[in-house]
Amino acid sequence: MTYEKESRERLIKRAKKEFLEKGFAKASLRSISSGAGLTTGAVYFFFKDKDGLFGAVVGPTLERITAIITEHYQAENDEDFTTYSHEKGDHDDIAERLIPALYEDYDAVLILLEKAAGSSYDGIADRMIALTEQFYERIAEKYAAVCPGKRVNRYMLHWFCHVQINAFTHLITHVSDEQTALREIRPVMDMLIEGWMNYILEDDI
Amino acid sequence: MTYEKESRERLIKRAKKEFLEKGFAKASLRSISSGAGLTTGAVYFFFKDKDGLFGAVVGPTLERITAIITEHYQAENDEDFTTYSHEKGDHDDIAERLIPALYEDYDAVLILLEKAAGSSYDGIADRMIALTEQFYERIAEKYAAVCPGKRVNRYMLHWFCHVQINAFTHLITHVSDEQTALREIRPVMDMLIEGWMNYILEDDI
Amino acid sequence: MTYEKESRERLIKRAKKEFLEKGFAKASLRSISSGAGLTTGAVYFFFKDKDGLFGAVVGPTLERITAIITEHYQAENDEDFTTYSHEKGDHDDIAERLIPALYEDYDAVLILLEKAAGSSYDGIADRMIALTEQFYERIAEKYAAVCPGKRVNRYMLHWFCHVQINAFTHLITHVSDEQTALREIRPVMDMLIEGWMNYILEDDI
Amino acid sequence: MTYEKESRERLIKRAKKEFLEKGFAKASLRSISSGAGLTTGAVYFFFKDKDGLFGAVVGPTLERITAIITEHYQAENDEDFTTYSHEKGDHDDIAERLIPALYEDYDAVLILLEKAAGSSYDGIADRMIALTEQFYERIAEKYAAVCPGKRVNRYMLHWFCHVQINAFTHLITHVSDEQTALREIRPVMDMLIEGWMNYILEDDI
DNA sequence: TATGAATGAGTCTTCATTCAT
DNA sequence: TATGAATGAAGACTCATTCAT
Repeated sequence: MTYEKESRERLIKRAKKEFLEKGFAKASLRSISSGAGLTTGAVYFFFKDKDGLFGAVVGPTLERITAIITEHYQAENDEDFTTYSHEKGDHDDIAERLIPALYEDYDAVLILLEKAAGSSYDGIADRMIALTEQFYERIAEKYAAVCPGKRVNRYMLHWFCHVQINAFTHLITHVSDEQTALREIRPVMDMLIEGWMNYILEDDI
Repeated sequence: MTYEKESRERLIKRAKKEFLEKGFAKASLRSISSGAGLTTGAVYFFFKDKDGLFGAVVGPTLERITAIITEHYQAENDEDFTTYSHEKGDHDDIAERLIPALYEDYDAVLILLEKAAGSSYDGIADRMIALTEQFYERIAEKYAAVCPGKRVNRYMLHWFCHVQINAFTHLITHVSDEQTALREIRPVMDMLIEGWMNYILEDDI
Repeated sequence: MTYEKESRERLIKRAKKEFLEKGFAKASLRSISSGAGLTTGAVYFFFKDKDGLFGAVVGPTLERITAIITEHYQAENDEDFTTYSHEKGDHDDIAERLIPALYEDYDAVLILLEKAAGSSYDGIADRMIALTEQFYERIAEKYAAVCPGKRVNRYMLHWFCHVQINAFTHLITHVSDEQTALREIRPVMDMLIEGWMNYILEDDI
Repeated sequence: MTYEKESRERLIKRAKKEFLEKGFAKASLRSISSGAGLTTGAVYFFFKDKDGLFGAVVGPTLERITAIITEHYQAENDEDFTTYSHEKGDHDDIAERLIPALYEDYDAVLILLEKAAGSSYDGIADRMIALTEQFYERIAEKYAAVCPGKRVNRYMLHWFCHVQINAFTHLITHVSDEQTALREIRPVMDMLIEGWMNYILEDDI
């Protein structure tokens, strides 16, 4: 009876499918549980509630990704800015670490990014952006400090963070193959870095 | 007889408020109609259904914007590419035409971009992107034709369209004042044009 | 079609029956509405929610009763204590005003007193008692002031209020006929007044 | 093997807590059993069902109390009425026997009196009253027999039983300390006895 | 030109209970 | 001596939609 005890797993699997198709809000527990050969009540045996089930689908993936990003910016923050490089290809590492993580559970990431409305994971991309912005702010200020007559353009800074995160959500939304993704992201990153160097500061009148 | 129109208008006004606050899916017709001093039935007198009401809120604005974009790219497409310029500031015209259109009915645009989930207008940004992409494809091909050893990077092309549209949705989401918007968009456009010139083509191996 | 439009009334009637039989918490909206020849949704057309329906059953009656009691104690409070009498029969007025009010909607009172658990009307008897206590406190203090060597026994005071209110709930619970009620309550009131005069104060050691 | 009993005991302990807080109907077996470090199934191993568990919490206490009351009234009934005294203080014995019994398992009594709704122990106070009434009836008849021109006022008789039982439930509900309870009950009993002597009979027209 | 009434299918959630192991 | 899994029926509530008037 290998089939036994997998109920929880079957529930998560079905939920993933349903969330992907309909999004959190429109997904039906009835449909999920019956799809898993169980009743609604079973969901509440294994999970706290609908949101808890969503968390089971999406939580581990989110943790993995958050860890990578936090760690990355943490490291970048500790670095000495004078030795900080903004040449093309220098920042492939983050992409090369992030992309495998994103593609490890492709569907979960997609759900997290586009189907979480109504759940407690809603607006996760915005939270990512906010996280990114925190770190970039400090770096930008350091940069401005060594560029006389320049100051940080706050709007550009925020937009940059936005575009950067979006670059990844766009990638995962449009490229389902990890290898292709790793190749396609390169020019994107290059362009973003070049743009960052040239447009994050504005003239200090 | 002006009274006739008034109810319809009041309904639209209230609906706009409700859609903005709760999004299409979570908006309640009961709440909308009672907010307009009418009953649910009234909605079905004036509009086909919930989606029809949404269309009334958002449709005219969408048409105006679509027209501007279509027209703009149409013109660009007719242009002789050899005389086509990609210097900074050259493309301020589109921003300068689009932004007033976007800010003319600020709320409607916001709803269209972020609150349409569940309605037939869902994913409008993606449709805008698709529209944009059609035109950019031809231009990019012309560009490639005059650059020996180069070919169009399809992924970058698509991403560009994405970022370009997003630049506007980001703007409207974060800047509520039109004048500020006109100022903030400039470096964004500059950076995008520069990026376009340098990253839309890749080496043709 | 006299039958039309009575739906609301039918709903209230059925609800009254159901609340009486099962109490608020165990009453089922399904059962109530289907008993009225309607669907659950109909309940939500006419009332805010289950508690709202309960309020429709019980609210008017409660207001009537509260008004009588408040008014009575208000009057008693304004009276000069020296002329305040505690002879048997002197306080028949309150009973004679309250009992008709209680028997006007017998079932509603019963529900209010014994079947409100879980609703917002829960513990109404206790609230009545608290109300009563407020007024009695002042009177008892005045009484103590003119009785040297005596002080108010707080516990007895509270218990008295309790018994007094209970006298009425007991009455309505056990006597369904108003005329009988008016007769039976008399010795009860007499005994309570006599008790009040002799037991509300204790020796001030 | 002490371990065996322990689980059962833990279950009862937790159940007592839960019933006290939420009442029988709203108490959750899941919550009780998990609070006892066990699962729902365990409840059904030790007890027949939810009501059985309730009985285990409350039954022994109820039996103890019922025994005391029955015994007391039995004795009173056997007594010769002519020697039966109704002086103040004469009936302190029942209070002095009952109160310790009530306070021996304070929580259980509280649950029995106020949290049994929905269980088979619902309305236990009324059953107590009925029990009391049986005994009082006979005594009252004997009393009437020696008072020419008088007859038993049935309503007053019933009400008296009610008030008498309520005196104890009120006590336990408002006074958590046994010593205080023993003191506070005295004037209450005194008043009840005096009332009994004067109001239980009415003129026999 | 609307309303008021009502439906019906659906939502998530809770719970006592069962039973194989 | 329990557990863990699961059921099934019920709970309150929401809502877009319909339609006679």
